[in-house]
Amino acid sequence: MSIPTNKDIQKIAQLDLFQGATESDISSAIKGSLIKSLKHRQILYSAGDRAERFCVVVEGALKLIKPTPRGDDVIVHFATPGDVVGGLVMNQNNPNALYPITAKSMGPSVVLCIPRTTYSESWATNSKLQLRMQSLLYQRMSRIQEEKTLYRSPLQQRIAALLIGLSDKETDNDSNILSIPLTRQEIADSLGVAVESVIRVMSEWNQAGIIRTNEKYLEIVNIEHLLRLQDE
Amino acid sequence: MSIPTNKDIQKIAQLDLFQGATESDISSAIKGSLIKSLKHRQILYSAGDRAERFCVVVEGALKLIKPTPRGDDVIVHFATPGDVVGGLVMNQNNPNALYPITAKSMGPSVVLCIPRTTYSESWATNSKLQLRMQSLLYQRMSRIQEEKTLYRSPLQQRIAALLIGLSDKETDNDSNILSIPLTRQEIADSLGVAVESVIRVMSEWNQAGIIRTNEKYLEIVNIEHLLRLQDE
DNA sequence: CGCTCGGTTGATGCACATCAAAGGCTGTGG
DNA sequence: CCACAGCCTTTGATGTGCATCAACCGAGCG
Repeated sequence: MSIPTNKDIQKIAQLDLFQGATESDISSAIKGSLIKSLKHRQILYSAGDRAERFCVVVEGALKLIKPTPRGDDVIVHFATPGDVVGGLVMNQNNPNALYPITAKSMGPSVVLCIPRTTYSESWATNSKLQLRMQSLLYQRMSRIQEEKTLYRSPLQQRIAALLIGLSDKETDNDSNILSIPLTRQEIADSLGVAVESVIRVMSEWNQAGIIRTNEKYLEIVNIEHLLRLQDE
Repeated sequence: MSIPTNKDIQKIAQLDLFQGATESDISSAIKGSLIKSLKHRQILYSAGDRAERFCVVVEGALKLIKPTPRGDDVIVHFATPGDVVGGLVMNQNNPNALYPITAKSMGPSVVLCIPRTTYSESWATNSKLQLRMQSLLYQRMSRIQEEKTLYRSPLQQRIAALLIGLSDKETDNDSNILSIPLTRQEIADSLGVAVESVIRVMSEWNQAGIIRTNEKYLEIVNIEHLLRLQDE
């Protein structure tokens, strides 16, 4: 936890979230907020914690997870730079509201933590920010719905759709390397299936040269093949 | 399509959505809007239509559906009185934005259709309305996530959770009769499973006296049993 | 009075879960 | 610096929950 440096603020100002905002807009929007660096697998907040702040992802990636009755988790969303996490719960007027889900870092990440009071003072009344937030929500909602549509489809199709959806937004350049260090376990948790099933599909793709995975990266070599799989 | 009568407006003012709003708030929020009565299975708007208006459900119920690659639909949400449909897409600045999903009436319904221009004039700047909208969104999001959590659970558990979730909000009085005329097909579409599977589960419940269904209603007789099923 | 819609039942098969066992890699602490 | 633990991946054997297909019935409706 540290006070944002000028360099931090520069980086923050470049996020989509704040495009078109003036300097003073930004400084009031992030009033009282702190920069937090997270290690791999570190938890930002847990389901059930008091929701006293919300966060903007600056670097890296987080997964929003929800524990199931049985031990395994379900991944509800992958948050990448510019995403807001814990923002919806700020709208509940109740200051004792609890986070409904857990946010966990995937690889090293940096987030900006903004106190709830700043939310009600600056965000709730700034219609431009509200608009951006809703736009993020819209995307998130669309993706979940999209995923629900594929529920009955064969697993290959669902994995293909997930990878394509992520590569649309989350590739660094145009090389189709996912900027998220995505494990097969995480794909499984995101789709709600068993790890082994995911592995069986992806190993095949790996051998066929459709994707390429090492410890850190997941590269989509032949995206046409996945696209064909996706909509058939 | 007709201009709202005083009686309509009274009914509208009583929806949760407008609680705490003054009369003038309401009249500017529904400026230029029209009342539309829908018959059973009538479509309010289809995915791909130009989103020129959004709607508030006044009476009855709608299902928001998304067609899948194969013929069958997926139900994304059940909208009941007070719910806003087509609202998220209003935030996209693009006036040519298209509805991403289809809204279809379940039984006879009444909705209030509000033009997009009124949205940008009154809703986007009224933080109280924004708050209510976000609260609706929050609920919708929570439910979808909740459902995703149960993905790997046995079908009985998932149906139980769905019925309980609906009965929480949508029962007329405390008699646990769902106010939505819910068919087994719709339950199946909502959970993304086959009709026959739903029927096999519910027929059993019917015979065991846990639920009671006739053509129009679905009554939960023994809710404890469903609750027990849900969280085991 | 045929037609569509909702519900039901049974037979069969498959896609995926589950269980088990093992190897590589990373970080950590003695 | 080595040992150990935890995480990620892999592969195979076995089982099962649910999909699929097919056929049928009753009720409402134009």
